[in-house]
Amino acid sequence: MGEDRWQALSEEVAGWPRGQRSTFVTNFLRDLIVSGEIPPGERINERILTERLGISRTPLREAFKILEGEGLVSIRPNAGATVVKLSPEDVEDSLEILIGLESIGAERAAERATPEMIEEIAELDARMVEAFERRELMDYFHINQDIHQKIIDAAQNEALSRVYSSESARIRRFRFAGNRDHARWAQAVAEHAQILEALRRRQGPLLRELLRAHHRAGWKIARKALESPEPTD
Amino acid sequence: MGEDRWQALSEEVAGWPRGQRSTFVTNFLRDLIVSGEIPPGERINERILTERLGISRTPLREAFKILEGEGLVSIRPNAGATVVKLSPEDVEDSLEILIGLESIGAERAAERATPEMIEEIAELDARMVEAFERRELMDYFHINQDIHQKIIDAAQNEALSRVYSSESARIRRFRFAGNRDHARWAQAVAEHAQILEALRRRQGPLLRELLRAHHRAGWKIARKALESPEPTD
DNA sequence: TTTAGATTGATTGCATGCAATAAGGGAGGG
DNA sequence: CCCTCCCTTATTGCATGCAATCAATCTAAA
Repeated sequence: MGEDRWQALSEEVAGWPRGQRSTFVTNFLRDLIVSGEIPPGERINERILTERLGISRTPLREAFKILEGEGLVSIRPNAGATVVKLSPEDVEDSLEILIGLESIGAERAAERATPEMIEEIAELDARMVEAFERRELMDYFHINQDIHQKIIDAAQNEALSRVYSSESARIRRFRFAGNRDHARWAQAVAEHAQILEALRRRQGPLLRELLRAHHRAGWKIARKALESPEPTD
Repeated sequence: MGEDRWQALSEEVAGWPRGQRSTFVTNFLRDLIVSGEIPPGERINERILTERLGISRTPLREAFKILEGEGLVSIRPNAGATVVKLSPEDVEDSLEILIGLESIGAERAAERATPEMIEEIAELDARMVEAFERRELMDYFHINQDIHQKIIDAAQNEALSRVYSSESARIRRFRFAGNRDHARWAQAVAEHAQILEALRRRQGPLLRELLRAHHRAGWKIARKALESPEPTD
């Protein structure tokens, strides 16, 4: 279960500054969960993790509470923290929320985005196209996430950014499957070009609809991929 | 700062079962914050609270982390937890999200709500009308919150219920001001009758628009009330 | 053989102690 | 008189210890 990765980071964590240990552990654990390295349903043992990370149980338990709030783990009294299992229906539920949030964000972003913000997104888009051409799926995926978050951020609604980021992380790993299909991947890149164009022209309603269609199409493929047996990580 | 209330609850908390202390403290603190009993910007002293509540600092600090995730407090390293200050713009931002979430919820609720759920909401509505006729603003307000949450719950989207509940709590106390205006209060009751009717007839789009208008009108009054000096609590 | 009960080991929940840090106040210099 | 620096004290961040609880294994009886 990726114990190597835990080991690799122990010294780094040990030197982490006072006052941010729980924050760091939270980010670290979130990565392990959303990447699937700790599989859904698995119980997270406090002692093992604290030994691996070289910290005490206190900040780790604080991290559990934060992740519980994000819907990533579930804590049962006296039975510890387990990684939440999400069914395709759960993912679809979250996706429905994400689409709704992006609809709000799209219209506001079209109104409020500064030229600098749009330029930043354009640069990300260019880098994403490069990643696509090099067939670097992982790079592509991360830049893609970044673009969507940046569009939301451009709406300049702090609460929206916070909620979107949290819900997005929750189902991140499930949406990854959406790009395994090469035809869909190419299509997604093309859609992103349209999305950028709509943002540049500040066409809010168009942007909203493009994003909505983009997500629905991606999920349609991802869902199919998830329902057929998954290749092991 | 409502220290009486803290004192009043200390024995209750002390007897709280193992495994739920941090949960209870979280709910307790959230109430104090959303009700405004701990004013925005105020630093929350760990020692004082633990003494009042008869618990140790560990579960209290876990509660801080949870509330930070909900956007209710802000934790700065070595400087403790302070209640987040929200400007009218912040509230409006959150309200925009809430309206978006309710729009999603409304359409789904119209499709998926069971007759029992609708009946439950109808009963709440009846109780709310009673509270209105008795001019019991606090009762009214709580039942009102309950109705909106139950409509969301009727959409049977767990993630939606979670996010909505959290965002709703964040700005609860600001929306309270919306009902100080008596004409608006009466209007709100009438709107709720329409909302219930639309749900009963499962008219999703209508329900969505009614809710949207309902919130916007309420906020318009609340905002005006908040911008004029507030009577002290 | 199966199952109920007891017992032991592991694990969690919480309280507490210690070190690090920040806030506040006083002394000294400008 | 004000500003700056240092020192004291309060407070936080984290590690650790203890008690409660759970889980797994073993025993014994049906």
